[in-house]
Order: sequence, then structure tokens, then C-alpha cells
Amino acid sequence: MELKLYNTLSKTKELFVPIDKEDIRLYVCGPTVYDLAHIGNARPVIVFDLLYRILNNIFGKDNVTYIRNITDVDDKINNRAYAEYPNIFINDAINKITAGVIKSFHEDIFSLGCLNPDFEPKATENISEMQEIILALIKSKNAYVSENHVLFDVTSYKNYGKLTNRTLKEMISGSRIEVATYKRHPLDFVLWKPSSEIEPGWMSPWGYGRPGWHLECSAMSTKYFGSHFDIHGGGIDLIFPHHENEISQSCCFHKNDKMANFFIHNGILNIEGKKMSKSLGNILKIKELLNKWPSEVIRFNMLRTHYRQPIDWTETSLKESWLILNKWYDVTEDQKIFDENNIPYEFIESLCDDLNSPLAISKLHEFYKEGNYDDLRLCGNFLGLLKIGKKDWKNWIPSASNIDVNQIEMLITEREEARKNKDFAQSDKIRDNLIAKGIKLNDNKDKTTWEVL
RNA sequence: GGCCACGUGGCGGAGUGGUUACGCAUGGCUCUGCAAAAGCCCUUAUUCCGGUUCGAUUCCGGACGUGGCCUCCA
Repeated sequence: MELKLYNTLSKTKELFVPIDKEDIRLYVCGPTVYDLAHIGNARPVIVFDLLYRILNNIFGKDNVTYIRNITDVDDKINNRAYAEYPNIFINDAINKITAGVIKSFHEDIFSLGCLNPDFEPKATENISEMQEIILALIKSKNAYVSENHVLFDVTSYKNYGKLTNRTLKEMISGSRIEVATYKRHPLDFVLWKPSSEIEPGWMSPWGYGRPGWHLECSAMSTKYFGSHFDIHGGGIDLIFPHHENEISQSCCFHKNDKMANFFIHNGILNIEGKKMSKSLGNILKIKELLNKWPSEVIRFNMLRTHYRQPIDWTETSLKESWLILNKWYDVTEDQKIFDENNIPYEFIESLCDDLNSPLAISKLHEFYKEGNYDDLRLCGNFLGLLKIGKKDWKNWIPSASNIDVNQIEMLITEREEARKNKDFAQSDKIRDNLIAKGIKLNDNKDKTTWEVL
């Protein structure tokens, strides 16, 4: 099976050819762990989980290595640490913050059905690796020391701006930031910066300080993957400066012309047509969504839009996602076990065309229509859907609700009696009372089921 | 200002140089104590203006519109 992927480097869809088909290397930029993950954070996690599943399917799980790092050096983390633990050493305060956020992040994405990466390195655990790169870059004159900072000299790398598709001149013309005095060129970026006594830091040849953001991915990808790997992924907003700067550092350090063969970026996510932002107060946490919807609704809703398109995250589309899954769950048979290697060609083929999940999902609709429920379930499972079992799906209730399942069952039985006795006034009264509580009854041929509105 | 992406029916959302997937909603029918659910069936679309072509929604150019990046936001 041929896999085609859109490569930001070339701005075209390219055939994916692994560097070594027995050692395929996928590196994805993970979260900065300053606060509970929001639904925008979930997008790359779900998208690259899908890519990981496809790579596993084509090349074999043992031949694919997936790394998703954790950024735990960041001023937003520092600010929380000062505020919440003012009386303890800053590095310890930070650990308390990040440990909690990481735990929560793991819970969230486990709920969303994402496979674990093989490695999940943290910036704080790779400080010496980053320092090694800095030393080498200073030696090779790609970096310089200035006012206790170490900066990367963007003019020293001829391909700077290639990923972003902009020249240095074009970037400066659009620049709105004030240029720090210690920079030779306005776009030079920090590899190491000094920390005050109250800021987190590590000892280094350039004094007590901390690394710049971009450096961690160069250090961690080098550590696990060496100088050159297959795919580097992340959100589209990471193209500049993050990935551009990573490429500069890594290529100068390794004396390479490529860091990764493919750069893949997912589109942004809006909430009800608006960008998520603190000022609008519309930052939607994954946990909030998990309280309101079965987790597969969230995952399915994400996959219904192609990963490179912007996605508008709305209540309406969540409802529609729920409706479709509910329809599919009606025909699943939990006991059946499938051969995972027997996935229909047309389904995988859709996914192999640059992860065209909407087209792949249309195949599921066709399977449903044809009554081919085995392939529906098999392909659904591949996408991480239709996995929880019919009973769990049907009995799922929002965690915030005060719905009493036993009471509902009792009322249903009571209503059945009334209906048998043709006491429709009574039976309708029971149904209306439940509707008022947000529970809808459906009288199927054999029995009555209920669902939460 | 620079760079980039996008513009498809009531809504969501794919593909394609020649009958415009798929879903949701709407409408009709079947079933049903009623309602719902379920099943069946049907209708509606490629922003505009040029060009290339026998033929363009698809390729090229332009206009208009929307959005992203140029700030350590995924």
C-alpha cells in the first residue's frame, strides 16, 4: 500500500518512502504543560495517532517508533509556580505543577483512545543534551554568546526560512517585535538565556540559566532518532518559528541538509467559529467535553474533518457525531472478534491518501448501508471507534448529571405495565416526566430503550 | 505591508478535465396506541470574471470574500 502525505517542505503531496523500512521514525511536538489540555491540544494528538496507526498497519508496529515530547520549561509554567507555591524552590514548584498537568494530559488522551508513544521525553530531562548542541553550534560559528545569552545566528544558515517559505528580508519587514540589544540580527533566536535567582535554571558554561524553547526538539530527536528521521509533526502554528528554528539548529549541528524528510502540520481549531482565546473565555478543556459526551464522540468529531482543514468545533457537529455513532452502535455485536489484518482495502486506501479520514468515514456509512456490519466495526476500530461495547455506549450518562439508571429502568417497567393495560394516559405521563428530566424513550419492537438528550 | 491556505447544496464535509461522495436536516412512505426510533425513497451546490480546452467545479490568471502565520498559541 502506498502512503501519500502532504509535506510542508515541498507544499505538495508526496509518496512516503521510509529512510529505513524497518526503523520508521515519527516525532511529534507535544504539549507545553502549563494548564489542563484543551480541545485544540487534542487535535495533533488525535491526528498523529491516526498516522501512527497507519504506519503500524503498513510497516508493522515493531518497525515504527513514535515520540511525542513534553515541554516543561516555559514562562507560563513559571508564572503558575510563583503564584501557587511561593515559598518553595522554583524547580520543585515547577515539578509540582507539571506533574499534575502531565497526569491529567495522559488521562485525557487515553480517554480519547490514543495509543501511547514509544517515548515521551521531557525538556527538563535533556538539559545536558541541549548544552552539547549549544557548545557545538558556538564552535561552528552558528551561535554566539552575548550578554549572558547564547543566540543562534540566522545569517549563518543559508536555508533559514525555507520551511516557512520566506526570506530573512521578508520576515523582518513584517516583524512587529522590538529587537533585543543582545541580538546581532533581529531574527536570531535564543538557545540559552540567563535565569534570575527566582527563575528555574541549570548551571552551564554561560552561567545559571535555561534553554530556549526550540532547542529541546533538536536535542530529543537527535537522542532517539539520530541526525535524520522520517516525519516531524505538529500544529500548523509551529511552522514558524518553532520548526524553522529546529531545522536550523539540527542541520547546523549535524552538518546535514535535512532534519526530517516530511514535515506534517494539522490545521487550527475554532470554537463556534471563533478562535479559542483567554479574552473570549472560550477555551474548551478536554475534561469539560468528556463530562458532556462519550469520548468517542469527541474523537469521531475530530476525524470528520480532514486534518489540514481548519475545523470549527461546534455543539451542532458534536450532536451529529453522536447521532451517527449511536446509529452504528445499534448494529454492533460485542462478542465478535475480528482479524485486524483483514481491513478492507478501499478503507485503508482512503486513509493512505494524506489521511483522508472524511473519505474513510464515508466508507463506514457505505458498510452500514450494505449491512456489512463486520467491516463497519473493523474499520471503526481502526479509527479508534466502536470500541466500548454497545451496553456501555447505550448506558453512558454525562458525569455531571444526576440521572439514576435504576430509577429509569423501574419507570420503563412501570410504563410497560400501563401500556399492556391500555392505560395510555399513565404511560404517556411517565414518558413526559422523563423527557422533562432529559431522558428520551424509544419503543423498539422488542423493548424500550432510553437515551440522554 | 509580506507569506500562505481556503471559498462546494439549509448545515457539515470529500473527490474529480466529461453521470457532482458521504452524513445531518427537510419532504414523502412503511411500521406504530400516540410520539420517537428504525427502514425505504426523493429534491437542492461547486463566490465572481477572464483564459486554456471539444468540454472546467477541477488547470492558469485576475477580482472579491474568509481565515492563518509574521508574538515561546496545538
